[in-house]
Amino acid sequence: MGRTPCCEKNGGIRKGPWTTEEDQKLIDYIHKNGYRNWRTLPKNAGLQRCGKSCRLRWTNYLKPDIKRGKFSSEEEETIIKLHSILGNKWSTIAAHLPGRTDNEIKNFWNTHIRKRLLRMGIDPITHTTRLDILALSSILNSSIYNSPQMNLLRIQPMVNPEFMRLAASHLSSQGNQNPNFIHQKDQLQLENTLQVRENHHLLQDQTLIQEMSDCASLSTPTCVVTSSCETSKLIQPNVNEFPSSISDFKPQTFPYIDILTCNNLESFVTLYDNYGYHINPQSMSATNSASRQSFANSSIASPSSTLVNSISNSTYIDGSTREEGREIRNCNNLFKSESQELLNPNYVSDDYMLVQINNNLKGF
DNA sequence: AATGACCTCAACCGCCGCAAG
DNA sequence: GCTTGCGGCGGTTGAGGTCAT
Repeated sequence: MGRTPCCEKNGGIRKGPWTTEEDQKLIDYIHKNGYRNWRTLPKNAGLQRCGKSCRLRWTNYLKPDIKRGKFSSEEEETIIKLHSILGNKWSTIAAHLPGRTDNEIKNFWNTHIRKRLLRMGIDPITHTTRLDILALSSILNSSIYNSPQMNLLRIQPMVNPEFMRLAASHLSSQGNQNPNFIHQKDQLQLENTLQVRENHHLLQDQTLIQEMSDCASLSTPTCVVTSSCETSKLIQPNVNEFPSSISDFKPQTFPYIDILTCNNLESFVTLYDNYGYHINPQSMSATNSASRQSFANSSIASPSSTLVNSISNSTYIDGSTREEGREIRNCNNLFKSESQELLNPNYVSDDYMLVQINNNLKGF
C-alpha cells in the first residue's frame, strides 16, 4: 500500500497557461494556509490543477520574493562562474542568486549566455576555448596579438567562380536579379569573426574589419584571404573541387581552406586533435623551415604519396601564383625529403601552412 | 500586409531519491 | 521490506511574440 496519487489521473485536470483567476486562487489559499501539502492543495483551493502544476506555478512565478526582469551583468557573471564549477545544477546556482528561480536561470542560460559564449569561441559546457572550425578562425584572429606560437592569416570559405556563374545564370533565369552568393553559413562565419574581434577589443585593424564587412555583403563570387599583416588577396579555387552544375549544388559540399601561420606544427596538430578534428596529412603542407622540420619530426602517418592538387594554381597571400601541386603535398614527400625545394630553408617565401579539412568532420 | 523564420520562456515531462504507508 | 507517491530537479516543448523578407 502506497500513498494515494497527488491528483486524479483522469479528466478534470486543467493544463496549459494559468489564468489570472487561477493565480489569485492559489495566492489566496497559500497566504491563508501555506503550502505544506501540494497533493491536497488544488482541491482545497478550488483549483482544477495537479498539485505538481500548482507547486511549479508558485515556485517559478507567484512567490512574492521572486525577482523578475532582466538579469544584471553581475548576476550573469555569477551564473557563468557557478556554471563553470557546478554544471547544469540550476537549483544550486539559483540558491546563490536571491529572487531568481532555477527555471529562470536555466532559460536565461539557454537563450542568452550559452549563445554569447559560443559567439566568443567558448565552449558553454567545458568553459574552455572552443575550437571548432567556426570559432577557430575567430580565436586565432585574436591570437594574432597574443600568441607567440600561432598566427592566423584568415580562414575563408572558397567560392567557385565557375559555379557561381552557373548559379547566377540559373537564379537570374528564375527572375532573381540580385542573388546573394555568399552562403548564409559563410556570412555567419564572417559575422562571428567580427563579433569576436569586437568582444576581444581587437579592433586595431580597421581596414581588415571593413574588408570583412564588405565581404559579408558581397553579391559576387569572391574568396578573400587576409593576413594579419597584409590586406586581402584573392585565392583562385580549383574548379574541379566544386559542383559543376546547379543541380549538383549542396551548400555543405563547399570546401574550406584554412590558412594559418604556425611556427610549431606539433602544437597546431595537437590543437586540432584535442577538439576532435582530424587532419588528413595528405592535405597539409608547411612552407617555412621550422614547420617543415616539425612536420618531418612528427609521428603523423601518411597513407600515400599522391600530390594533393586541391588548390593548385592558386594565388596566395603574398600575391604569387604557385605551380600545381607544389605546395600541397603528401607528408611523405616532406618526410622523405623528396622535394629539395621544400626542404631548402632558403625556399621560404612566407610563413604559412595550408590545411584542408574534410568538410564532413567540421562539426557543422 | 502577409508570411515564415527565429526567439523567448512558462509549463510540462520524466526521472530520481526519499519517505509514507 | 516492499510499493508507491511526493518533492525536487534538469531537459524539453510549444504558444505567443518579434523580426526579416
